[in-house]
Amino acid sequence: MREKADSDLVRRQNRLLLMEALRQHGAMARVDMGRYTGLSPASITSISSQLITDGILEEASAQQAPAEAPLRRGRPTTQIDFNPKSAHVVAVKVSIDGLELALADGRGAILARRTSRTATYDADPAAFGKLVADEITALLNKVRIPTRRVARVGIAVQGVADSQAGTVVWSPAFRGRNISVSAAIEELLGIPCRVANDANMIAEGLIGSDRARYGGTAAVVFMGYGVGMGLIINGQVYHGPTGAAAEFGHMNHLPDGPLCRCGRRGCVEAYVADYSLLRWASGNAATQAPSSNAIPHEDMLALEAAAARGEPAAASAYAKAGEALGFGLARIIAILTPSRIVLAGPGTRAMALIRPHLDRALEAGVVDELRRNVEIEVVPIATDMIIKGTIDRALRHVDREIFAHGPLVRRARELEDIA
Amino acid sequence: MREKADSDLVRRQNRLLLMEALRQHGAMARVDMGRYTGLSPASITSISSQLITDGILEEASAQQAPAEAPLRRGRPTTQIDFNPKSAHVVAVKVSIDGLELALADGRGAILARRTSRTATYDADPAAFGKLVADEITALLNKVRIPTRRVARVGIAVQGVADSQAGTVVWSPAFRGRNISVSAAIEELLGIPCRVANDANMIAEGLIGSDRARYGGTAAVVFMGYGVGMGLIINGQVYHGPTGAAAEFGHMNHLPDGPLCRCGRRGCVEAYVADYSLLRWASGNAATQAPSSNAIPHEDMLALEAAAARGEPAAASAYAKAGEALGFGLARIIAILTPSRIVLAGPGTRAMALIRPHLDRALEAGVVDELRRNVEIEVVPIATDMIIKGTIDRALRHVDREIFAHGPLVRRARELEDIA
DNA sequence: AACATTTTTTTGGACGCCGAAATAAAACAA
DNA sequence: TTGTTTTATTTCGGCGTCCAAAAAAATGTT
Repeated sequence: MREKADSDLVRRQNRLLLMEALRQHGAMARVDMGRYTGLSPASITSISSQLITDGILEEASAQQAPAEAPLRRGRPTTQIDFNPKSAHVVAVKVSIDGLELALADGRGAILARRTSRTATYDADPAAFGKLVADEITALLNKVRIPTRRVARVGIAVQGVADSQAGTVVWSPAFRGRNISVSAAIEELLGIPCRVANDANMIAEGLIGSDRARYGGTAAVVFMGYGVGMGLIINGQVYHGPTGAAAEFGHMNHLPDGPLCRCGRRGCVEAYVADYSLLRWASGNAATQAPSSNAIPHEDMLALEAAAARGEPAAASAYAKAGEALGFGLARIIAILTPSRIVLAGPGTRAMALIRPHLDRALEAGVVDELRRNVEIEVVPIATDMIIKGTIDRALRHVDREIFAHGPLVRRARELEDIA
Repeated sequence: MREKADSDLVRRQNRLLLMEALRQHGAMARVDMGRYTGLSPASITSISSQLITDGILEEASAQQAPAEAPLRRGRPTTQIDFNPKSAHVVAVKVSIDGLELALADGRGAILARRTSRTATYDADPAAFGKLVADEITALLNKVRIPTRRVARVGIAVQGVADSQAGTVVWSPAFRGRNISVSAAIEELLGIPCRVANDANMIAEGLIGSDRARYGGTAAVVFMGYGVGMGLIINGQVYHGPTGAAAEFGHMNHLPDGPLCRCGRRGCVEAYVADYSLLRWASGNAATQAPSSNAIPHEDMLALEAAAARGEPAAASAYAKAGEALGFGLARIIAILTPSRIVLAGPGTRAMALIRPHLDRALEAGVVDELRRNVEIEVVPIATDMIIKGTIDRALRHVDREIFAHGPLVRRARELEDIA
């Protein structure tokens, strides 16, 4: 309860309410909006017609809901949806071996993609921002969308992001630290830009795909080349004071455990990530330093096969991983009592091997009362979830920060009054 | 953004805004309220005069601000504050060896106290609610306040509370589980009642005492007969989906560690709580079951003295505690990156013995970048902080749920309209 | 063609905020 | 003492947004 309430707030809040309804349900008739938001028909008419004048929404042309409508009596509804041209957003995913970009329209539909293979690890920290900006320009040229039509850029990286400073504080994808990204994009392209953690973006994507399921309090674990976590608290992805995500991968499991990429010992990642599993299986986990290279997909498949076959070294690697994961989650449960834990990412392919050890550790690690209220689910992750989440987040931000305020005309008038 | 906005919301929000300003600053003049809330003088007049009519606020009589006012020019201000009679609240703190009660007026000033020694541990679970209700009645009789003048009861317990169900799910203070408390008080006395975790109430009290300092994201650790944690996230005390607190004390530190009162092994509490320290010092931690009795104050003082003297067994107990606490906090930092960690409670008396080991563990347990942004502070806890926090929380709840809505007259009119 | 039904728009009234002007209550100055 | 200045508070008229009720629109049914 910080903000003063006046008619301005009322307008913003209700515009946003209506836009959120549309984001979740897709196109709707005015009557449905009323039912959904609790606003009266009169208000819905007023608000929606303003949003249409502003170019944010549009009435659907006559080719919608063909067999769906059972030829009801009365005046037929007119569906309303976002105007695809209302705003565009760009999502960028940064990995060790390259960039992945996508351009989406105002409805979240992807218009164009672009992938570029660049060894980011040794990239010049000073030049990285420009590199991303150039890639965005190339993406836009593909479909001839002018830069000014893009309202926002979202960038997802592994590791610790500082979204306020717009930098990558530390990431396994880079050798350097505190790499500035947002600044270059805002200066070169003039588009507001936000850096975020990739696991947080998966969480964002899940909320967007099923709010009823993921809208409460949940922990989303990403397992693969690294281990990340997105925390959903009261329906919102948690970004700490600095904007960093939950660094579950670098939460300590055992003091003096195996070496992790972050330089500490015994992190969860040092048991669960791809490189850690290989290291355990090769038998020299205690001494071997983690590799900073991308790990070939085939190596992991081979390891899984070996463990499934019952080879002791491979099986024991997954046992260690399950135990570390289980105790790690037990600690999360003790602190936050989420009602749901989602395990996602390529690492979940081996879940059958991991699960028994995970369950045993959970049982040993947390009071029954707390454990019973948690539902653990494994999501066969769409690889695109990070991109989808980044787009969702960018669009919601545009809704809140730009569209909710009302047309420029009205805001301009306020400014004139001051002069 | 869930709630529809209309003039009703505007009124509630701004009434609340003004009340929150008063709760933080104490009595204020109308001008100051305007500055503080951002509302115009006209609105302040309107809102405050309604709150005064409602009996919630009152103008100060003429004996305020004696030497403080430097005899300024112009019309003098009239201070406004809560009407002490606007509502009363009762706070109850449950310990192993008894109950502690306090009655506060609408300004949060304590009018009466009462302590009763009851061995709660073996109390009849079915009768416990009635016992508390009787104690509350006795407290009210002391100052002849009728029951109906009490707007709310808050109950603080160690362990896991389910504030929605109004029960104590599990607590070291009770042998039984799922002990119902709220129901009896609401039925016998007719007062809304809320059960909460004691560490959460300390956090609540800290926020009330210095919002600038504790209003962001912080973890408050209570060390003593047990180990608890209150989590402040974005200025609000975090209550999980079920209303339980952060059970830091029962977060696992080491698999297969010493036995804890919760029945698991290796919990942080099994290293840090009073009984754990004694157990380590006596040398048989691995086998000895935790005691369920209250531990005499003198025993702890003796142990601290022995450790300070350098006796190896005692010193090593504090070393183990420091390490467990350090790794536990490192895990919290990795997940939530709080900007502040507060160590509080009687256990902090021995901080000089604990601190070096705590710091070493922190260094080993979390990436430098994250650790550097955390400020760790030790608060010589006012023993009353739990009571204060419980009162604060109850009053804020009354502000939000009752006072913000407006006078009964107005609400009654709405109801009539329906009929 | 008249009626029924459902959706959407229009109209008029209420509420709460705000700016500007008026009023109140003091200190200061002559 | 009386007027002037200063600061705090209240009053008044206007504005924006919501809502309920009535009207209009657009279609099916008889």
